Amino acid sequence: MTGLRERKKQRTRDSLVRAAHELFVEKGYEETTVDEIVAAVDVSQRTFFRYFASKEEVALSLQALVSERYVEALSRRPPGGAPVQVLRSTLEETWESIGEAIEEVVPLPLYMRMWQITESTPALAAAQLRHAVELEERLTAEIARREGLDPGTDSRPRVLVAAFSGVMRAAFRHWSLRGDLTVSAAQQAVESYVEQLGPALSDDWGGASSG
Amino acid sequence: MTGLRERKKQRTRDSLVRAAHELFVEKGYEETTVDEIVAAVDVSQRTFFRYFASKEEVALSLQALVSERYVEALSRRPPGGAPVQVLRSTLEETWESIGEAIEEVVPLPLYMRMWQITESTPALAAAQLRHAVELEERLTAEIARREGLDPGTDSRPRVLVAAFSGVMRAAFRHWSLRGDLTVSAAQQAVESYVEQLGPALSDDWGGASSG
DNA sequence: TTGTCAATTGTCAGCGGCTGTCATTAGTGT
DNA sequence: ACACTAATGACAGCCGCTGACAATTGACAA
Repeated sequence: MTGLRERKKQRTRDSLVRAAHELFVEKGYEETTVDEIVAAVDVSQRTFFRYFASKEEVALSLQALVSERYVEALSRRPPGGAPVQVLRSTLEETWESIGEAIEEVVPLPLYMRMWQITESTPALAAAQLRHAVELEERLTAEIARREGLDPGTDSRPRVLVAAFSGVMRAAFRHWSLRGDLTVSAAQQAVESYVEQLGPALSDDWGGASSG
Repeated sequence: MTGLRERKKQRTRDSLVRAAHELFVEKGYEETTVDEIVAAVDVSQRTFFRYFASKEEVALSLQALVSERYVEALSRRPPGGAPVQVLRSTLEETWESIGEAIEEVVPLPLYMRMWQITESTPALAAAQLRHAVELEERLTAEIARREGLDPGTDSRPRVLVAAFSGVMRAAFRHWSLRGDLTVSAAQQAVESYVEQLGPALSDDWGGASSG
């Protein structure tokens, strides 16, 4: 296993993430000072900025973990199947393991209340979106690889991922701001949105609701 | 017409936007300080922050103008037509008038080089994305209104706009980072991406390229 | 024209995020 | 036990941004 030094670093990092999340949820992101976070963990401010490039980065560190897991799961999937469906089923597959990974750092309910704060804090929402774009790049590359396409000449992977991600973000946003904060509610929101991707793009919206 | 006071304010604001754009393009966004911008226009730093809530806001002030025009154009469009097509044709319709509006503040080539900087500067890219989300909200509301739907119960407008916006952003990004910086090249990039929205979501990608 | 009022601007002080630098502390391998 | 290196702390300082108050400047009526 790893040495004491490494373990200690991991513990410090996790403590910072946890303390930050607790403070953010308790008193809001902007109202929380880096000094307060480091006071809670009893390290210097300088140490904080050695672990995280910015205050935003702590707030989004768990989202980064989630993205990481999703990309890994996608790249491990066997070839075959329509690209849209692969994106969908990879998602269905990973909910649980991702939840477990998060709980190793902070309790799941805390993470979910943090989602709300992220969505409603402009600076955080912006940073999150930027990360989402980086994620899109990786997903695009992965889809292209699976289909044996060159993303430079064939833009279908990029377009698909852009559309899919856009819809996913809308679903998460809807969930975090108006749904109940459970995993299954999030799952449901995402699924119902993705299912409407096709109908929404069709030329005939008819009269019937699809909400 | 308006009084001298108002005209003076407008001039100050435009000068700040223009000086900022020139400096950003010349030496980069992060490398430019607000003090340098205000020095170029000869106003106090405090005045700058009375016109713009943040340094980011000057950098994105022209994008805000563009969004404004697009929403207006959309809301002025007569009813009828498939929602996707309405979004597309509104775009085609507005290229020119938007270009003219921009040129009243800064030369078009300067604006376009600024696009590049925006895309390649993380902080700006993030802020731009946040504005894009706000724009999506307005477009969603507008589409729902046109179709006589309640966005609370029918999520098709939201899903459509999310997908459309995602693809548009991907197109602009592609253009600004790899295309030539002309209006027509931007138009072309957007059109070719949007055209592939349908095919990209289809279950059969076949073998033929569509790039 | 002059005087009054309100809007705009400048000055100054100060907070909070973030970084460079250098001394200090604390694991690691011999 | 001893050197070596990685991690931390302490300190100074830049920059974005804000509140408060005084000074300036356009608007409008007497």
